[in-house]
Amino acid sequence: MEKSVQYADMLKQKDLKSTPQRMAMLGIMEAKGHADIDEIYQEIKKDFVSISLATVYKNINTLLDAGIIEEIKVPQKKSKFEIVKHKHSHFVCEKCGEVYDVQKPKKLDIELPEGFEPREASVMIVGVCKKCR
Amino acid sequence: MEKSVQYADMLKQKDLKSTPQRMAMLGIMEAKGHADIDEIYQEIKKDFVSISLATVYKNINTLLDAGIIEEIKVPQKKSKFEIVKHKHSHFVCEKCGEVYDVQKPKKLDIELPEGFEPREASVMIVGVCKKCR
DNA sequence: CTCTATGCAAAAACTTTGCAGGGAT
DNA sequence: ATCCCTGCAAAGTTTTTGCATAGAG
Repeated sequence: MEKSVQYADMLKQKDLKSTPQRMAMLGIMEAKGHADIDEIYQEIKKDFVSISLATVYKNINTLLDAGIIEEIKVPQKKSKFEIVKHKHSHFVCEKCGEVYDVQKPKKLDIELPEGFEPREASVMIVGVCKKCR
Repeated sequence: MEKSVQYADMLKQKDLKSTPQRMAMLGIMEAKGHADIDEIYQEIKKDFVSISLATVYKNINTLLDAGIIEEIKVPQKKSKFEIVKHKHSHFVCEKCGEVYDVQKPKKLDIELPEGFEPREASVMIVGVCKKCR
């Protein structure tokens, strides 16, 4: 199935309209893997010259609420957004700030005090990426 | 050794002055474990009525640069700051936003593509804390 | 005494909101 | 045709900066 059809379906499931701007934003996140607000805005302006930054913000929030994308908060850096996919971990390059997907650990052995209910865990590895070495 | 002496030493090592405001900020982070900017500001105002929010920001950045404190970016919530201590993981309550320290995993088996140099890993567990159940 | 840190005010950066018109279903 | 979405402008929020003075070493 084509990506654009998938996106349209995901949006429809949440009663959201498949506007060209939304499709473009999803396409950019798909292509880049991880993008911050400004990257999305700069990129989408190439096709939608008069798009408003406010629209980008509104759609990011709408897509977050719908669970179609998620925010990755990176220490000392701007947040990146990505399309929700099967669970994985993130590698953040401390030099260039790029985020990479890496496999998630098979098993996490952390003992929690009683009374604490884990729902999910995320692992972030900080280091230097191949390009920056 | 007393905490305040420890703080003074850490500051001196980085050629930073031990001002009452800095000592108070470190004391607040020590006491709370994890505090966000506003919590620190509200708390410190009790003792330093005329302290400026700008001073809090400046000191947070100074302490971050010195490696004395670190920032914990929490999904959907404001960043929290804590005094750097031995490595551990974080549990974030998705209801109240509170951050708790938990033991870190003994071993993290993630295979990175070659060329990627990990420096450190952080684990964040999201769930519901004891109080909020 | 020297030079950094503070407090204040202003500016910059970032994000949200209200509203009128346009476009997707 | 309806109602959501967009673009614009303005407002709100958060963070940084410049400068004069205070105060730590």
